Amino acid sequence: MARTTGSIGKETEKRILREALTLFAHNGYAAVSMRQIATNCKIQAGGLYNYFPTKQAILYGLMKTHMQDLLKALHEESRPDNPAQALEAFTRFHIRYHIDKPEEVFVAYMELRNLEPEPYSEIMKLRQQYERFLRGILRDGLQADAFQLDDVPVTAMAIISMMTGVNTWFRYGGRLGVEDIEKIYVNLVLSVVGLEPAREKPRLEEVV
Amino acid sequence: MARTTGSIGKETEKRILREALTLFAHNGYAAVSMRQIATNCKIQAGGLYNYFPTKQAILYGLMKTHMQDLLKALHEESRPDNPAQALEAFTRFHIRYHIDKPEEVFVAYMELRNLEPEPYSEIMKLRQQYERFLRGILRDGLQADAFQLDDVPVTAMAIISMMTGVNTWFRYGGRLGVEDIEKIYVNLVLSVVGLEPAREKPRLEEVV
DNA sequence: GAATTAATTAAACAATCGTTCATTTAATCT
DNA sequence: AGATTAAATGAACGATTGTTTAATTAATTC
Repeated sequence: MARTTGSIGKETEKRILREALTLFAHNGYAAVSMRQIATNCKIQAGGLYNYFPTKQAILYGLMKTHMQDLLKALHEESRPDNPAQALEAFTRFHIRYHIDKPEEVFVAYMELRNLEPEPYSEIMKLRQQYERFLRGILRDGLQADAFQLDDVPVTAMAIISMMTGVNTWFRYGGRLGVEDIEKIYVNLVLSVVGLEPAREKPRLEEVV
Repeated sequence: MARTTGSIGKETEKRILREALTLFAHNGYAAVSMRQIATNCKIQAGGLYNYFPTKQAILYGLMKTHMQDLLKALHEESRPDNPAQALEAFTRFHIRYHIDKPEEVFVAYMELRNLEPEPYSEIMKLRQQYERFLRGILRDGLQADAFQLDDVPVTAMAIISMMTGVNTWFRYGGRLGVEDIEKIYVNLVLSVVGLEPAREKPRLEEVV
C-alpha cells in the first residue's frame, strides 16, 4: 500500500514513536526489543524499518523531538523583564511541562548514555540551550541585585535537578494536585535565589 | 581451587561487584552482558555463577550494599540538636558521599526499574529510610519555628533531587573543588528552608 | 484498468544473550 | 600423600537480539 500523500504513513511513524516511548520509559531502551515495539503497533518487526533505519534512530527521534518541543514551548512563553517574575515563570513552565510529559522527560534523561556519540552531542547541545536560559535569568537577577546566590552555573543545575525530580515521585490522584506542586516549587526556587516567597501557612500534619 | 577460609573467594566476589558496577554505570544493566563482566574480571562467564546465581543477583547485591553503606554512614554521623545544624550536616554528608561514590549512586538510581518486584521493594524501603531521615530534620525545624517551608515531604524530595543532581555534572579537575561544591549546596539547602545563609561574595564572572 | 510504487509480511540471518554442565585444575583437610 | 572439595574452564543449550530480504498485498498514478 503506497501513500505518497504521506498522511497515513506519518501516522504509523507517530504510532511507532508513541509505543516506543512508553516501552522505553517503562523498561529502558536496551531492554526493549524491536519485536515488542512492533507488536504494540500491531505490525511485524520488519515493518518498522520502513520508518526508521535502526533502533537507535527511534530513540534519537524521540529525544530530539522532545528537546525541540521543550525549547519551542519555552521560547513561546513570555519572559518578564523582572528577574524574579522571569524565574517564577520559568519554574511554573518547567513543572507544568515535566508533569505533563513524564515519559518523554524520563526517556530523555535516562537514555542519554544509550545514544551513540554523534546523536548524543546533538541532544546535549539542546539540553545546554535550556540550561543557558535559566543561567541567563539568574545572571540578570544578580546584576539587578535582586538575587542572592553563590554561583550561577551550579545554582542553575541545582534548580533544574530539583524541579525535574518531581517526575520521580509525582502521581496524579495523590495528596497534592499539579497546582499545589507548582506553587510549592515556585516558593522553593525563589528561596534558592534569596527571595522571601509568599507563604500561605506552615503545615505540620504531614506524614513523616 | 577450594578456599574454605573464604578470603580469596571473597576477593573474587568483590572483584565481580566492582567490575559490574563500572560496566552498569557506564552502559546500563540491560546493555551489559555476563561475558563482559567476566572478561573484565579475567575469568570465564560460567565462573560468575560460582558467586552469583543470576545477573539480577549482581545488580541487587550492588544496590543493597550501596544503600546499606549509605544508611550506615549516615547514622554514624553526629546529628546536632539544632535543626539548622542538622540540616547542614546532612547536606555536607550527602554531597560528600555522592561525590565520593558516583558509580554506586548512578546505578542505584538508574537501574531501579531493572529490579524484579521483590528486590525492588526492598531497595525502595532503604531509600525511604534515607528520605525519612531528612523529613525528620525538616519537621523538627518546623516545630522549632526555625524553618519556613510549605510542605515537608515535597521539600524533602526537592532537596534530595537537588543534591543528588550534583552527580550528573560534577567532575574532578573542574572549576570547582569538592569543598566549594559542599559550601554552595549548604547555602542552597539552607535557603530552601528559609534561612539566610552566610554568603561570601556575589560572583558575576561566571560562564553563561 | 494497467503500471507503478509503497507498505507489510514472514522467514531467515548471524550474533549474542543468560545460564547449565561435565570436566579439568588447584587448594584444603585428614 | 591421598581424599575431598571448591573454583575455573570451555563447550553447549535454547531463546532472543537487530536487521535483511524476497515475496505478497494494497494503494496511487497514468
